[in-house]
Amino acid sequence: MKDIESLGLTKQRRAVLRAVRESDRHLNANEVFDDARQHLAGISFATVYNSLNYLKKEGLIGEIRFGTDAKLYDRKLEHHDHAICNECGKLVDLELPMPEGLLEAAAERSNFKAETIELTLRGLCPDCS
Amino acid sequence: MKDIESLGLTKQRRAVLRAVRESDRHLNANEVFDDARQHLAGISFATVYNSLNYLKKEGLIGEIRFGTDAKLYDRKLEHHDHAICNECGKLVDLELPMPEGLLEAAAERSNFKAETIELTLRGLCPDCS
DNA sequence: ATCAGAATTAGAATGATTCCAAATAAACAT
DNA sequence: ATGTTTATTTGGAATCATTCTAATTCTGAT
Repeated sequence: MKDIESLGLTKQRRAVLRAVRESDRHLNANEVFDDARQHLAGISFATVYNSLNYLKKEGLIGEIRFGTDAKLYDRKLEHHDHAICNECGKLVDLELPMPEGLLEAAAERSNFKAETIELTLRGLCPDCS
Repeated sequence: MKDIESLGLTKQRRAVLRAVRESDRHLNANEVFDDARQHLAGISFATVYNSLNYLKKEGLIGEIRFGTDAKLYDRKLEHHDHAICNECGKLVDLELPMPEGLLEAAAERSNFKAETIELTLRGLCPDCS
């Protein structure tokens, strides 16, 4: 991940980054587009996608993909887990302590070189239960 | 989940179920279609999708969705976890002991009514590392 | 046989995302 | 400053997975 200053972000990319950063929810590409448009009227859909991919590559935003068909973008970069509602599809962030030895156990059984382990709780959100 | 016998599966649905059951990999809808065609020449794409959704609803097959854009279907129904390769996208099943109290901790922090918790290891598969 | 409801079919439609080729803008050397 | 390369943006077309639709076929009960 590079220093944000050194990237010399274009105004389009700044508008996209701002949209993701200023939301406390997870946004999909369409929502990012709508928000970015309010600050930069002419920005195109293709550029929003390009920018999201670019910002993800540079480590400035996070990308999540489950539960729904569309990818969601997240201002949070640190490791965190998620809970998904089986009824309405709502996705919320979750801070969980990583159980001791879990990463190692998973790596060993899969023969994968582990990078991260994610936990996803599936159930019913407060509204749906 | 109903008794499989009592469902009176149509030959199309049996062909789809067979395709999923006889593979030791996770198949996407396209692969299921190809396989089902070999046993039931005229089956249509729409029916494969309908059948996959039906079989999933009845609890005869499992559905997973991450890492790639397409859903994957799985003969395994019992709870299990996954490992995904960050390089090539390969997805493998993983049996992990569920750490004591994790489900409860996650439910408590999210205020969700917990049903299941899934663990996903991300890293490099043996071929890519 | 007849009717109703369920399942299947082919193809059109949708939605998310990527690709493409042309237009702009920025960066860089002369 | 001027021309040249390089990166970025743009709009629209293309793609891919999936769902919808409307017509047809099958099944099973009367």
